[in-house]
Amino acid sequence: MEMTPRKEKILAAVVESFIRTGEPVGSKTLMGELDFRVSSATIRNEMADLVEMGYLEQPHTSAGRVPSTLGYRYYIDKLMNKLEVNKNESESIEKSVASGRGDPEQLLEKAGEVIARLTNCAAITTLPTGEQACVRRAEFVPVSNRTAMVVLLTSAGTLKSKACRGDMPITQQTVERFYAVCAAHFIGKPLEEIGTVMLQTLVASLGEYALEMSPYFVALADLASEALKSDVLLEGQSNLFNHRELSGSVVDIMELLRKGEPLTKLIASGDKDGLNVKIGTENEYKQLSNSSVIISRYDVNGSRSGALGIIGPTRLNYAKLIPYMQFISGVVGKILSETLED
Amino acid sequence: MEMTPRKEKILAAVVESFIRTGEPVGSKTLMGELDFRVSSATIRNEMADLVEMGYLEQPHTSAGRVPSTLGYRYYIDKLMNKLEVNKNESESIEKSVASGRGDPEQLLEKAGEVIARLTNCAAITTLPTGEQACVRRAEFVPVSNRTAMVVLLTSAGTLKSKACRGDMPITQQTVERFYAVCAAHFIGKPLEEIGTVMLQTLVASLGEYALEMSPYFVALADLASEALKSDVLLEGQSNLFNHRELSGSVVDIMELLRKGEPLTKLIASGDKDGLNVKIGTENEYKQLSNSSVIISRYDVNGSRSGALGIIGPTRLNYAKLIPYMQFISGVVGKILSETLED
DNA sequence: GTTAGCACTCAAAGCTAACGAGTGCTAAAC
DNA sequence: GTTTAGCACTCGTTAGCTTTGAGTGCTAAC
Repeated sequence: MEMTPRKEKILAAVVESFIRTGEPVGSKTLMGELDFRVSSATIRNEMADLVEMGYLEQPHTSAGRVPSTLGYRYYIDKLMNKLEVNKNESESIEKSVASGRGDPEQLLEKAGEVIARLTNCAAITTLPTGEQACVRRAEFVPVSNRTAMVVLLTSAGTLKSKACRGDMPITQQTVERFYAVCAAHFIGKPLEEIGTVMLQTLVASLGEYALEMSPYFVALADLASEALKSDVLLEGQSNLFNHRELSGSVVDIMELLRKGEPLTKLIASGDKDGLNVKIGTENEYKQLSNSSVIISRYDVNGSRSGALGIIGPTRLNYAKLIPYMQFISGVVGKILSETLED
Repeated sequence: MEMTPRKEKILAAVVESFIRTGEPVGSKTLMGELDFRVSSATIRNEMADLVEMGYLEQPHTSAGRVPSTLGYRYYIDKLMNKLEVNKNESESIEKSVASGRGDPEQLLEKAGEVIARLTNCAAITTLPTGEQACVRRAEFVPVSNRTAMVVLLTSAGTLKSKACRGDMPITQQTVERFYAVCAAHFIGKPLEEIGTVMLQTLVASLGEYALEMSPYFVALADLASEALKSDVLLEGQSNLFNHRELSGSVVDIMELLRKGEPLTKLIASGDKDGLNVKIGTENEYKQLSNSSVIISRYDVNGSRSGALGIIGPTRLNYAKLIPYMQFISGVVGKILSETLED
């Protein structure tokens, strides 16, 4: 069976009606929503075909139709008319987001808040990562006799620190040795190259100072690998409770989001033209099989980038939210470009 | 009507049975749980008295009794036998917590995890704060032509940083002026003294460099006030969903916990001997009127301290959990003392 | 190919009856 | 005076039943 223009119109109407109301859509309801006049019986025939083709589903025999994952996919890829963000909204969004200008973390937190409020979904955002960030600076700050803060600053502007307790008292020499080794082995080095292998050769080369110094360099390497991971922020988690269709899975979703790793994976997932929409079972994680994820990348002067995303029910207003997300990621990219480069 | 030993025994039995089962406790059930033999009718009479005295409540006429806030309070203060933490548990707890040794944040995250798992509640923990922390070090790291990372390290070992965009290009002079002003006005100064007043006089004294330099000092002052707030960590929020009696209020509680301020307030609430238990309506926040909060302070060499807490239903196993919390805060205090002082 | 008509399906809502855990009260026993 | 057995009563819970109505698939006529 092949797709016809009329079937497309009916499919689009079902999707849009279901997105609006959340109720399965019946043939009579649909009559009033189509721009051509046919009887409900005709619509029923067409809908039966669409079910057979896999675009619609029936919760039970005597209920209306609901879009399947495939149906949503077809709608988004071929049928949907994107709603442009109107002037008023775009200005107010831009103003809200811009209030976080200055500090990237604050900016993305703000952006997350705006997205969460606007979409009534959970928002995930990543801080910008530089592709080939390297170590810019390392600091060693004793805080007690045996404990020091080790601080790492990358060329991408990421700062990480950690308290670290050594096995021997810290002396002036400890500090000097730290900076000397850093200058030789860490400063200017790409973060990717700082791994266990590099660390082992380094420790070996420390000779008699290995015992004294190695804890700090281990910590430094930890910081480097932390800095490589793009930090992910989460906002508006509790919005998920507002969607009845998620009621069973909210806890599972939250549990999934709590762990950093899946989040990172989610938001990094391959995208074309900076946009990525995953519907229901298209998602890698089964906890999200009733959810949709919209991810939009932002670019900072071409060199660095991150992403903004939302997680919500499959019944998202894609036509409205996709342009929103693209607009907001544009704003974030623009502001970050201003902040970070000159 | 006054309390009698028999009434106390009955009250304790009701509380314990209710904590165990979550079901209202009837007179017949209670017969089997008392260490003396009386008929159910007698127990009914006593329970009626306890209701009148405000220690018990009746969900409805034909249901058993449930402890009131007052009942729990009486039980905890006068009747409860604390269960000591047994050797096996204490060792395994200590081992788990100690795995976060080294970095305070990591330690308290770990402690929070352990608590959450052990108690099936949400765990809140604060990082240790020094009473009179002062500025130990400030750093200025340009990341682009007009943006710099401003970094603040306190004597308590807290490190805060922020990207900050100035109005003029950053030059070598900018950096030198920054460090000069810091040395004169920030280093060694108690965090409390860095407020808007101090900032205004400082900016005024900058003269012709005010425009160029002030953004960075504003950022530095921001960092100082951030460093003053004790950081609060939250673990195991989703455990709250495991308690049926909280079902209605979990979202409200989570919304409350999301904001930092209430958390800080909660965990800072006045305590005697380091322990603080708030039952149901004793809590300041109405979102917690069905919940209990147990807070236990930890001390680090007397000089700094923080707290560990749990939030759960009022039906907590106080006799077990209070000693747990005290034990864990002891462990945390000990480990932190080792890490931070010498 | 389209439509009116009709019998059929099935979840949801409402209704009633039975159940049973638990109570308060009374009067007798201790 | 306290304790207890006995009993009528309360009330939330559960199960089973019917009703309702939105929606369907099929058929036969247009």
